[in-house]
Amino acid sequence: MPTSKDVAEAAGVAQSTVSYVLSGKRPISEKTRKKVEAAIEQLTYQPNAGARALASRKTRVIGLVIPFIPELEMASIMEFVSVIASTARQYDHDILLVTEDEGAAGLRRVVSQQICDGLILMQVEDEDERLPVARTLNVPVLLIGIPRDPSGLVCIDADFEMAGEHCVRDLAAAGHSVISIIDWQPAVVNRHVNYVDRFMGGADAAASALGVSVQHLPGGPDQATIADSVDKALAATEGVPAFIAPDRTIQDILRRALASRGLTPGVNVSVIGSATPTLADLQPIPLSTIDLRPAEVSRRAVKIICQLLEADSQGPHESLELVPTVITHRSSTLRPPHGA
Amino acid sequence: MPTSKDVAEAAGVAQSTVSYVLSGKRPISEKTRKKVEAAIEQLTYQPNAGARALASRKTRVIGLVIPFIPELEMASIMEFVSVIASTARQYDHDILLVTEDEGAAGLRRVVSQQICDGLILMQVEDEDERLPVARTLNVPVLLIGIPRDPSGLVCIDADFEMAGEHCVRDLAAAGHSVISIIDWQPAVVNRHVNYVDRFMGGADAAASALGVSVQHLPGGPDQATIADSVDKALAATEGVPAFIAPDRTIQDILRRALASRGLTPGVNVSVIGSATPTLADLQPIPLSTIDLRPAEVSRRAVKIICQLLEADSQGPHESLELVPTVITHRSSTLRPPHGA
DNA sequence: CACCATCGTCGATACGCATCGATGATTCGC
DNA sequence: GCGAATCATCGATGCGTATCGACGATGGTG
Repeated sequence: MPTSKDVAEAAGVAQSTVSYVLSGKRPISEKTRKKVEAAIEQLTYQPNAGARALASRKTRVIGLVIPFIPELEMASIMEFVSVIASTARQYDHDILLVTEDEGAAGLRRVVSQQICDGLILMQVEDEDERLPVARTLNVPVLLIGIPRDPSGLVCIDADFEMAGEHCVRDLAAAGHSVISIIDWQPAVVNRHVNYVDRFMGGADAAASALGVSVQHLPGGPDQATIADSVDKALAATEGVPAFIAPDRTIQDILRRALASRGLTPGVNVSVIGSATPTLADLQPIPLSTIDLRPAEVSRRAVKIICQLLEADSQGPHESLELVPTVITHRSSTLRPPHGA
Repeated sequence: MPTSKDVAEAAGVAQSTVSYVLSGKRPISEKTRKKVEAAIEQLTYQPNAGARALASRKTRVIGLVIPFIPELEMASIMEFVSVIASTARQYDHDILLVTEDEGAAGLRRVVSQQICDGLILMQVEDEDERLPVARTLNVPVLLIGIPRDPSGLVCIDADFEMAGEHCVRDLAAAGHSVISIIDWQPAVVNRHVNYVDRFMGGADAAASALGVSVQHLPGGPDQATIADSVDKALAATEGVPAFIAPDRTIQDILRRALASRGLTPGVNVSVIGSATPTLADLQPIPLSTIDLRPAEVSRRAVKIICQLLEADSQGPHESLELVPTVITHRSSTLRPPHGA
């Protein structure tokens, strides 16, 4: 493995000059720069990360704390991970996986050992045990999700309130006066992630503003419960029933429950689910969706933390960013009476 | 951040003594060890990863190269990732994410910069573009999957051949004489991952040994094709039809196709799919499965590469490990005539 | 033409740890 | 009870980079 000293010798300059060529922190003449760059090329020199970290006190690595909860939709988590990793590379950073099973101690470890310059925490709960630790770490921490008390923390999340509002608003516009929301499955609700409340709050607000009624029904834990929820919804509805099912993991079950009752989405029932555009189109009946935009949330998360790293900020920053959600009509919802 | 020098001062010993207490590479008296450990505790000392890497030439980080291919079942990839990360921690290592979009250059980067001591490549294809690079890297590389030419490489994978054999053998034992295998979806087949061939090979071998016939049918790209495959299978079958569907992403579609033709798994049709036990039980009709044991593959993968790292092996190792698959009868297959 | 900025480069040092050789303190054998 | 072997610890050095102060060269000014 060549070192910057080797490069310096090959180019006939001092090691420090090589370093300055690379960092651009001091002016270098065109001639010298060319020589150095040629030597770098020829030796296929790559700076040693350990030495760089030791000298600069920056590792250019971000720790990503991932939840591995069977009930969550792992495919969706994976989308976060994927986009976070690619985006980090665009900012010339790498991603280190920090597993949840190490608990809060894991955060302290990777920071104290200076393996990471900062952290991204996914799937933050209302009273997350990682937060007290996160607040005391002297590195930037970015939360995906919003805890009950976000003071002193930097958070980003999809705008679930907007999502709830839009779902109700659009179903109301399509002529539905009673709208049934199938809750997230109990495993999610019991985790106390407040996006559930935010979504429901938005839906309720929109409902009372528009004079329609919304009922909340349990989303599990089993198929019988969901089937029961559907029956309750139908009993409480006059006219064409409407369902909102923001939890992806139960959409299949809902679909089957409706089918077995003779209900066809887009014909005699409206259904809004949550999915990425690609997945939505793959459904037997293309699903009208509320897109919670995991990719966009991920991109912004990385951007924010990289800015914090850049700024080398000491003071306890605090911010909260909500990513607008997008509602898309496909074939599973009734069309509004007039084209709007 | 305290350093080992701070610890040494607090304990009244030399810095090198602290280092030896930590590594155990030289004998230390009980008394001194106690003092040092107390100082470590009190200062909450954690060794600096950069300095450690620089001095020892070991980062204790393993690069994990993940595919982000929409067609793959991301939930299953996530299971690999999760288990790999946890297992790595058991060996006191961390996992760095290397995204596929950096291509083979990414591998070279993390190794030349000495961010990683070794690599795990997931989802290895027959003629994987990463292999030529992998062979020239002077660090241990572990492949999950088997390329066409595994010479000079260390590979591990589920025993797909055994999986194919077992599926056919068990369906034959249940009395089926014609067995239809729905292929992986074209996106997977076109990637030229040879587990498809290995699975089919095992199935064919078992079929000819047992005197039953096996037909292969396309698994996509769309629902119409799969429905068509089902019809072809039914047309070619006398008696109770039997399906093997190793690709998880198409199982839903298959289930619907069968249902709409009046076929109920376990009653008048047999279906073997691929899923973890938990998921299989969640199906409307608990699915008989072939478990490809991603968790076990992951654990062994980490174990192998950690052993290679330990050994600090220079010579081009080469090995190939197959993890036995497990077939489990639930309710979607007919029972064999006699209780076995 | 002497003087002073500015520019470009160099040498030296620090970062925190692992490791090697050396040294003082013990213990053992005879 | 003296040399040899063993044990526990120390001091010094190197790992490869970033960065600071210094210094020679260059160019502009009066």
